[in-house]
Amino acid sequence: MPSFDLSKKLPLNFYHQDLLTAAQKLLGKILVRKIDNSFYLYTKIVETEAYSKNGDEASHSFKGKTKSNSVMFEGGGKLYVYFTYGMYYCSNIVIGNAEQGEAVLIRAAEPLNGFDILSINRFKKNKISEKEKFNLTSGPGKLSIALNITKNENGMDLLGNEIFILDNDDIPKNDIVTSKRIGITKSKDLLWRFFIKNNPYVSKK
DNA sequence: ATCAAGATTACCT
DNA sequence: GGTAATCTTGATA
Repeated sequence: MPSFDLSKKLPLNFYHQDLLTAAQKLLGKILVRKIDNSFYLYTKIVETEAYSKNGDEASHSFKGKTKSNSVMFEGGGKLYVYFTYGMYYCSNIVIGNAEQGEAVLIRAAEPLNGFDILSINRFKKNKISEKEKFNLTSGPGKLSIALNITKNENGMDLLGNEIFILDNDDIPKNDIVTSKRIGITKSKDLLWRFFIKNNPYVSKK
């Protein structure tokens, strides 16, 4: 596993750039989750989707601020976690100014260490098959289970020390695939999904 | 008070 | 390909 420099944490201004630019620049960045007050889980973001209050009916923020989506209106640099389908949590990075109601859903990431921990969180066992390995974090609900992100983490400051993102080289444009977003019924033709070409941890082919 | 929808996943044929 | 599981929330009455 490569070594990581915790001082390369993305600064606040990263979270205050254009939404679709941020969704693409988040690809390849290192999502870090601190567990047991000491161990750092590292995953590389490989798939994202953008959501906005502006012109995007699929976004939780489209109809304005409510109790459940309020973190989307707290401004860039926060973690927005929502509960869906009665079973799953999904993790988002809030982008832009508070009134913009914008966020990037982290749909999938590539595990870089701590496979035993991820495996126990996901499958309740630490010995997993090759197939299960690629099923650890290859979807927004799965990723949140593996990283133990729940409603308790909603609203967390990404400039803090529990959950944060480290800078890493941008993915070359030719290696970023753009597509329609998954699992929505409104504004479904927007090409606001981005993923790293040929990465085996992307949620769908 | 009631109800349908939902930024998903696992399992089935 | 299809669908059940599972429950919170916002909308409507």
